[in-house]
Amino acid sequence: MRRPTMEDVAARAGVSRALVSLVMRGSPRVGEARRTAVLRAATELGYSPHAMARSLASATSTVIGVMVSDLRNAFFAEVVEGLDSVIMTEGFDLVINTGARDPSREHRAVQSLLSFRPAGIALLGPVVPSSTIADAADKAPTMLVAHSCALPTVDTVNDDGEAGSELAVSHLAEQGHRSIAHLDGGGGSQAAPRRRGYVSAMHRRGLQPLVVPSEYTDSGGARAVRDLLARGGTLPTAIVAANDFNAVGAISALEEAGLRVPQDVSVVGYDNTSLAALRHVSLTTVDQPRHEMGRLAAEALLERARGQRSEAVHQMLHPALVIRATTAPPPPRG
Amino acid sequence: MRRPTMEDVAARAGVSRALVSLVMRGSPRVGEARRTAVLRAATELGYSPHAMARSLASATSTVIGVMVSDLRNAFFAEVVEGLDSVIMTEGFDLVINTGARDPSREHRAVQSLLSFRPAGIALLGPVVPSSTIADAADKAPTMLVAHSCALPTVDTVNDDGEAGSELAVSHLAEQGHRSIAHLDGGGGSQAAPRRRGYVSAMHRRGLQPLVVPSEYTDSGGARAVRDLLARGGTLPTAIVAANDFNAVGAISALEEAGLRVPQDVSVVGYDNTSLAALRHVSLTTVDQPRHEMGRLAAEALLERARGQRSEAVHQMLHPALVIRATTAPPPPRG
DNA sequence: TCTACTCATTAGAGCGCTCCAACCCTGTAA
DNA sequence: TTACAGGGTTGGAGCGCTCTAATGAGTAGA
Repeated sequence: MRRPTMEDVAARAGVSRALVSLVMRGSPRVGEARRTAVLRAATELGYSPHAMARSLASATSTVIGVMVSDLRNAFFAEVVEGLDSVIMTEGFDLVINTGARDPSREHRAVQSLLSFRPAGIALLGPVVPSSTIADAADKAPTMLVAHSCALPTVDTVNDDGEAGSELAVSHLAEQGHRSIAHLDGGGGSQAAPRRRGYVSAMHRRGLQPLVVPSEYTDSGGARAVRDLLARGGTLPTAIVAANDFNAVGAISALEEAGLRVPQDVSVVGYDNTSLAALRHVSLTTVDQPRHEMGRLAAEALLERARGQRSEAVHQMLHPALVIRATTAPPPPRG
Repeated sequence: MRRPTMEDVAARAGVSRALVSLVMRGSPRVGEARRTAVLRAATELGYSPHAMARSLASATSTVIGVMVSDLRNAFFAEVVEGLDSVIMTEGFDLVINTGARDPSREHRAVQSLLSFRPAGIALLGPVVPSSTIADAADKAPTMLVAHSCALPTVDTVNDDGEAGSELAVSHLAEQGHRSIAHLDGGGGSQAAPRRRGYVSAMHRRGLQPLVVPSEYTDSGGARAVRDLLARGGTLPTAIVAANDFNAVGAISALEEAGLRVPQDVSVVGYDNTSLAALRHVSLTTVDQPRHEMGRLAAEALLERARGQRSEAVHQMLHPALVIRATTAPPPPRG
């Protein structure tokens, strides 16, 4: 399984190693005859350049390292696709890693990425301490996605969670809802801005905010609704859930309690996961431009890697509301 | 941003480069005094070994390349987690790549992985032509997950799709169902064995199989059920869907037609995705040991990489049925 | 005291590639 | 004819590391 080297190709084509190098890199100043001879020799031998040797010799890297905190989360998967689309066309290679939402494993994952001396790294929703981020940032251009950070050297790309909540509340208010509750995402990433956005959107309309502690899960959403029902009093006519999973859990708890969605209670999710699009669910939700986030992150990273920019840039993307079947005007007062 | 090299550490610690190398690799035959001196110098300089230079010099690689055909698919994400758990503890590095289910992009992705001269590569649900696989296999130990292949040099790990269908049919038959339809996954990966398993399970029980063309999507499942309804005649009392998405689509179409699940029709999914576990869905489904598949794939790959085995090994894992709320005995004949 | 042997340490070659400076052409101008 | 371009081509150094063989310092045995 010993693979051929440039030397082998050079020998077979009857040229020097340096010429093979030029051909492999597509240099324009190589005669046509030699070029084809080299190319033929290369395919005959099944040769392809050794990425590591190349990177070592040129002291440049085509590797962009990506640490994904949670691979199972479709949100990150789509951000990665966005990254990938840019990275690939620019001739870089993605090296993805995961830390499974565990700080020490994430730390190791980041170290492992850095050991490749990458052109840059992107951390998607990291849960590592900021010291790890700071450390990474002075070893390679560093980009944070779905995680804000005030370090002067790291770039960030985030969804504007406050604006997303504003969209949800605005939609519900237009439908005539005045009693709108928010199921809070707790310590989850982006939960804080979503909550802030909800509260200020309510205040702006002179409405009374109601934040119910919950979490980013199906069962968390169900539990929050049961808590709400147990309180007695009049139930809100609409709910702005922490995310889609949370919304789906809330819906099942509402239905179990004999309430219909959206006739009795409207529900808005957040994230527009594929779950929300299922006809069985058909959830009105806030869509984050995930692919776009990936693209922007990749572009910012490449700018840095090419030394075209040195100050940090913080991008905030605007979410959009996707209206489906879980929102409607509130029931007539009875 | 120039990072320190072994030379720098050696100079600072007052020893030779070779000694630093030994320390970094944890060699036992280094005196205690020098070892600590080297380690201190390394941390002071923020040194960490250059993975590529190391790999080049040692002609060995710690990279295990993984090409994931579809990152958004939670199935693969969990297989990757299984791989990762083994790979990491064995001191290897995962390099993940994606081809977005596009043959030519997957081909490029595989080439890119090979350019790192990895210790081995794993292709998860690849859609590349088998020539690409054959080519990869003679450049690095190659493992196929969720894709079978008769090449004498490649290992495979698969879920036993036939056994999964058998489990589903068996469960339904025990409940008393005799008219059980299968929504077929079409050209999707693993659709063929699932269909075969269904057909033979039906025959084994003297039941008449009914295969309805469909696909691995929500809308495909809904369409197949509408086709079924449009045929007239008696509807099957149970459905073995192609996968979970397909099952959920089927359920919504059934409900739209005024049929209740499971009172009128039982539905079994396949994959046990997180979707199936949602209380709102609560789908009876076939669970594949995804994490286990990843673990086994990693172990087999490392065996090969270490030269402990040279013949191909094909592993077939047994699925399990997860019974939830979408299956029940058929309605009494009326 | 000298040889034998062990063990920590080191110099130097080399992994596969890129880069630079030098080189060799052939063609054109003087 | 000689000089001079200027593009195609090449040897050699070097990227950061590992590995082998050799070095030197002890330590024990004769």
